[in-house]
Amino acid sequence: MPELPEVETTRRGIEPHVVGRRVRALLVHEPRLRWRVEADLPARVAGQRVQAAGRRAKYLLLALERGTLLLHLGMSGSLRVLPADAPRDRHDHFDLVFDSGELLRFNDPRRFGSLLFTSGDPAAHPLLAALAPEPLDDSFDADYLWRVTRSRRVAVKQLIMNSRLVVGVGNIYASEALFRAGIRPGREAQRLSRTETARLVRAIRTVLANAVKAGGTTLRDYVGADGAPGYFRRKLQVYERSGQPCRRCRTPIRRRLQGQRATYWCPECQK
DNA sequence: ATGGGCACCTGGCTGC
DNA sequence: TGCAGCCAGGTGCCCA
Repeated sequence: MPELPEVETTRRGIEPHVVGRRVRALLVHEPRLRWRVEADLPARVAGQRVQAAGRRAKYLLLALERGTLLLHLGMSGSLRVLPADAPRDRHDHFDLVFDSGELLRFNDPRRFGSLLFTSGDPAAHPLLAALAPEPLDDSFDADYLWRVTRSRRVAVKQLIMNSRLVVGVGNIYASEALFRAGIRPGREAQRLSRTETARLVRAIRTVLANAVKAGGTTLRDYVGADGAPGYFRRKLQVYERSGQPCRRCRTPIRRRLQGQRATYWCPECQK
């Protein structure tokens, strides 16, 4: 589900409720997530104060006094801040209970999400070490995208969804960014011109930033930390709009599968 | 090195 | 109404 804007929206939503709070308990109701939650994790984090709520790509990083919790929302996960006595329902898999009387609750029907812990530098964690630069940082620029697209024959849509090359862009925003850049999703990455890579970088940054401003995109189950949906859905230009008229030129939006994922584009606006 | 396909899991919707 | 089949905001891993 969640791509960078949804994870960032979640981060901003939880930050004021968790930073400075002490972990009273970690209650694991269902350890069978993407990776099994380690049995000794509750004992390791109990009593520690949260020092920061960060994000790297689609991972949330809760910095504790001794170590960092790495959370991933997978396809269907969400985190909410709730009163400590809020009743649990199906697919609520763990609670991080704070001394404030609130808790951070993870719900994830498909259980593709994860809860991991590292005592060292989180950036050196195997899952984070090889990630590409943050798309909203200055290091993600036209030069960078130009360089990594050379000698790559994959379709550009698949390339921008590869987290070793570009981070934070998932299935929705890949189609949206390519629409904004005027580039067809099936184009071979290495055949993009210099101008096109520059346009694509700008499009990715703009789409992600605008989606963050709107609180992300809610298609099905995504909610922010306060339970509110994201409002970027109404700004979607192509995603899940196949057959509907392009908002720019009225040509029907097309859909096809690319690497087993649905791709949407306007055959007129994108070349 | 690169890229393709599969796996992990549940639930909602479609069509017979 | 029931059920099979398909689809869904991700991504690590195995193989060619």
